[in-house]
This record gives sequence, C-alpha cells and structure tokens, in this order.
Amino acid sequence: MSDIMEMLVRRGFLWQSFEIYGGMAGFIDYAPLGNNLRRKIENVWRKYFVINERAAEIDTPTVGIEDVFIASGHATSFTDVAIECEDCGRVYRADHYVKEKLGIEVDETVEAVKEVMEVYDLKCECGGKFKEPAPMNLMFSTKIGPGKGKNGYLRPETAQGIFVDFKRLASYFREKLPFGVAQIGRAYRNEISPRQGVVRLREFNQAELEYFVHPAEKTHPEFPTVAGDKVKLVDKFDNEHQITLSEAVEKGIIANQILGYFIGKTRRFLLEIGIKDDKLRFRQHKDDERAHYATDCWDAEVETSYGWIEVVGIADRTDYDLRRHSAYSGEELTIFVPYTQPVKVKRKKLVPKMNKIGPAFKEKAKKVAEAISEFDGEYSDEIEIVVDGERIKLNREFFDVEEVEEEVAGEKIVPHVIEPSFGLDRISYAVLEHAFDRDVVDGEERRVLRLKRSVSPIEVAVLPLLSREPFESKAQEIVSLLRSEGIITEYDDSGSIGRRYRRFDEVGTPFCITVDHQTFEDETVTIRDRDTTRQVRVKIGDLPAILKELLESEREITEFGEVFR
RNA sequence: GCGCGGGUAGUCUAGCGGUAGGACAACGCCCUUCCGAGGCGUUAGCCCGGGUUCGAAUCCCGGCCCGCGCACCA
Repeated sequence: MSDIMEMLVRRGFLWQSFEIYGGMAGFIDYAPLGNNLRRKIENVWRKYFVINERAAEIDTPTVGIEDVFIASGHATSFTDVAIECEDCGRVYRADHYVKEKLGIEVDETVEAVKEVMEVYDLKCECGGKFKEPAPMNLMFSTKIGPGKGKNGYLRPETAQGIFVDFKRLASYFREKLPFGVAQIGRAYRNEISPRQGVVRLREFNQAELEYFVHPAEKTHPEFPTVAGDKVKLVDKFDNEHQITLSEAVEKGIIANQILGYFIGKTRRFLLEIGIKDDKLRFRQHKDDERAHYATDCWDAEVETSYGWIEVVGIADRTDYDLRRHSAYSGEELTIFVPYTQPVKVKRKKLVPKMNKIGPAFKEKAKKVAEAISEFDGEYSDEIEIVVDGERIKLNREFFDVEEVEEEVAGEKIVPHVIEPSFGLDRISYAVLEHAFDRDVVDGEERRVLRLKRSVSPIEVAVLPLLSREPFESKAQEIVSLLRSEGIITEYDDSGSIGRRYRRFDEVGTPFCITVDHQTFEDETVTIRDRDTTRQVRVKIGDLPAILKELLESEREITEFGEVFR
C-alpha cells in the first residue's frame, strides 16, 4: 500500500467496505474525515455550478424503472456482447474482437455475433473455441415490488433523473432557456474488475449539471470571465495546446463557446479545491471513444500515482436524451421559443368540401376530411392522401384552396444539453494526493496534508500546552465557543504539544489554537499555521471572527495578530 | 474474467511444521512553559473455509481481498 493510502486508512479518510467479512472490490466507506472532505468539495461545487448559474439542484431515485434505460439507450448500449474462450477463459467484447480479427463491424446483438462467429469460424487467440456469446450488462438489475415485480436498475448516472423530469423543470424555470439542473448523488456500474483504489468503483458519487440551451445558441453570457484563462488542452489528434479558452474556441479546437465556458469553470473549481494546475489537462475524446449520446466531449484529467485519470467529463449531449424520452414516453419535451417579432406567414390551406366528401366516402368521410386539412405536400389539382392504409386520389371537386395569413409567434424546440459530469470519488482522492507532502521542521521530517482551508475536514484544533489543569479546562471552554460558532473543532490533550501538532498536520487541519501560560494573564491564545508552523497571539474573544475570516480566504495569520516565536 | 506476486495487532515487520516476537501508533499514570522527548503499565494479530499431519501462521486445495500485466471501463 502506498504511503498516502496507508495514511488515509489509518487516520480515517477511506476504509474498505465490508472489511470484517473479507471486503468486496469496488466499494469504499467514507470514514469520518473523508466524508467531511467530500461534503466540503460538494459545497464548493454547488457554489460554482448551482448558486452561480441559472440552475437548481434536485434529487431523484437511485433505482430507475426499465423504461427509462431503454429510452436512454443504457439497456442496449450498456449491454455489450461478450465472448468467452472455453480453453483459456479469456473474455472479449465481441464487437472489438471481431473488428480486430476480421476487420468487420458487427451489431451488438447476440444473434449478429453468433452468425459472424459461425460464418468465419472465429477462434480465440489461444486457438480455443468460444462459448455461446452472452450479454454483459454493466447495470445492476433488481426487481421492484413483490413477486415477479417490475424490472428495475440502479442508475448508471444521475443525469437520467433530470431528463425524465424535464417537463416539470421547464415549467419551474418559466419555459425560458437557458437553465441548468444539477444532481449530486450515487450511481452504480457493475464493473468487471474494479481496481486502483477509488479510481473504478461499483458504487460512486457523481455531481452532474445538465445545462439546457437553445441549439442555435451554444454560448454563455459569463464566458468572458474565463476567456483569458490559459488551459492545457489535448485535442482528439493528440496535439497539445497551451492556449487561452477564447483562442481555443475561435480556432474551433473546442466545438462551441459554452463547452469552453464549462471547461474554464471546471478548471477554476478544481484549482480552488486544491488540484495542482500543472497536473491538470483537458483531453478531447477521439471519434471512436465517445458515448452513445455525445457529439463533442472533453475530459478533465488529473495526474496521480495511477497516471492521468479522468475526473470530469464535459459533453455536448445534444438533444439525444430529450428526443429519446419524448419518443418512448409519448410526451412532448420541448420549449416554446418566441420570435422577437411574430412572423406573418402566408400559406395555402386546403379546405375539405364536406357536402361532396360525405356522400362519396360515407363513414370514412371524417377521416378523409382530416387528411385533407393536414395535407402539407405540394398540391395541384389532384392530391393523394392515405386513409387507413388506403391511397385515395382526390380532385378539386373535394376541396377548396384558401390563402391564409397566419401569425407565428415562435417555435417549439428541443433544447440541447451541455453536461459537466464530475466523479467526486476520484476528485476527492486526487485532492488528497496533491495535498500530501513532507517537509522538515526542526530537523525532523513531517508529513503534512496541505489541503485548502475550504475543504479541510477538521478546521481547528484546540490544544492545552500541558496536559493538566487549568490548561485543559480552558482549552475545552474554547472548543465549546468555536463549536457554537459552527467551526469544526477538535480537542486533543494526549502526548506532548509537538506530537499533537504533527497529528493535526497529517490530516490537514489548517489551524491549531494553543492555551499557554500567558492565556491566564491576558486571555490570549496562539494560532498556529499548518504550512509555516508560525504562530500569532490573539484575544480569545476575537477568535471566532478571525478564524472564520481565515477559513474563508487564504490570508496569512500574520495579518491578524502579533507574531509569537 | 485470465495470468503472476502478495495477505501476521491500527500500521510496518520477524518467524516459514513444534509455546507468535519486535517497532511505531493508540489508551492510562507520571514527567513536561511550544513542534512525533522520557519512564512505567495496558489493549491488540497469523484473511476465510477445507485438507495433509501427533501437531499448520508455515505444506496442499478452494474462496475473498490487495498489487501488477492482459482484457474490460456507456
């Protein structure tokens, strides 16, 4: 186990789930400090992607009904067809293997794969025969209700809950684009072989924003705020660019402005929580790498001891999801977009002559009339309509042509969706790894977690200089004071003062308050800064205000009091 | 899922057929006026299940977990 993982487990950031039963790969427990850290990261995320956007956050079930995933495409495209060798036991994705060995594309159905295997007598690389092809679904399935029940799946992404609620959401946002809908929650994928700590989990935490825009307006009013930011980009041809976002959008490296905006915003968010800029890049998906729903897609990748890992996906999902859910549910999922000026449209309209149609078509007359009214093809003196599968030719005897002028106030459009999707587990881990450091204090090596103050799981530790009265009682008093102000505060009187400082350094606590002899003379204590180990002396009464200011900023403690040793 | 290598107190590690040992951590007491000091004491372990054997942490088989390679990763 790496040093950092050893520390994270020992000090209570991450634990193996179900450990006393031998554990289960792909599941982790957020221990007290890890849980605090992730929650704090979520709060910074909210600040960036909900509060500071025209956006709202919702929470939908983690179990989804089958219809949702048939519509979303996960029930089919998430189900790869797998082939397994009888001899060596290796398992391949059938479409990949067929393409590699035979150079042909095969549909991802069991039947299609079976046919190809028979026609070409496909063998394993080891020479062995393959077993029957079988589906391999990455979604956890379950039954809803007693008895046979209804098929359900644990959601493989939080996004679908948002698309499904689109009608209600559009009305919540007063039918006006653009708007964003966020969801933070668990998602599930039954991975074949989860590995590498928190990098591939079977149950994981996502923070997703679905930002609905007009398809012709893939811009964002706030783009200028990030336009000048220099970003490291790796495009789909593996070309590296160190370039400003405005330039990248102008040159067409990034498909549209709004993708550029969210790349910039994502970068600023990651930097704020402590990801190192030189270990961050944005990589464009190659054409064969994109998910079934996306057109352009950029991943934020962060360098860790596992190499470059994907932590955020920023995709233009177009109108794929809304169109699919509309088709499968029968609901119209559109937004009415008014024109700035209503447009007057002249058009020719066919008006059925009922007095002729009635006698000629009897009981079919009504349907014929409807078909004439709805007719929108090229018309001449004779038109052809279809009623109940029967083609009927009609001449001018049966309809009149009227020229009408209609006012069209706007159009119904299916919004496109820009989706920044964050993997909170990987992000939390990367933040910890980037913060993990060693330095030397008084000739002694020290392990210190240089977490940003905004994400530190313990904000302040209060320590008696000596573990005896009256130091202990005074320290406890200060703990109560700070806790009542909402500051996450710990108390520790075990071992010596040096040992306690090191303990809190190791878990990234930015400030230690020490009660010393002088405290009893003038009601002052010292604040020690984790990174510099310097101390300043301040009045106990001023502590809450000073600490809150320090925790919300990255200001120096020396601004707040006289330096002490 | 396949192959290789691992799994001994909270952590690291010794033992590799014959009574499981240490270091650090944690906890208690003493000592200590600022950066993992010291003393005394305490807690705590052979991944799980089967087999071989008089006797298994040790050898064999299966499972689980961890690491690496292959495959997989909408």
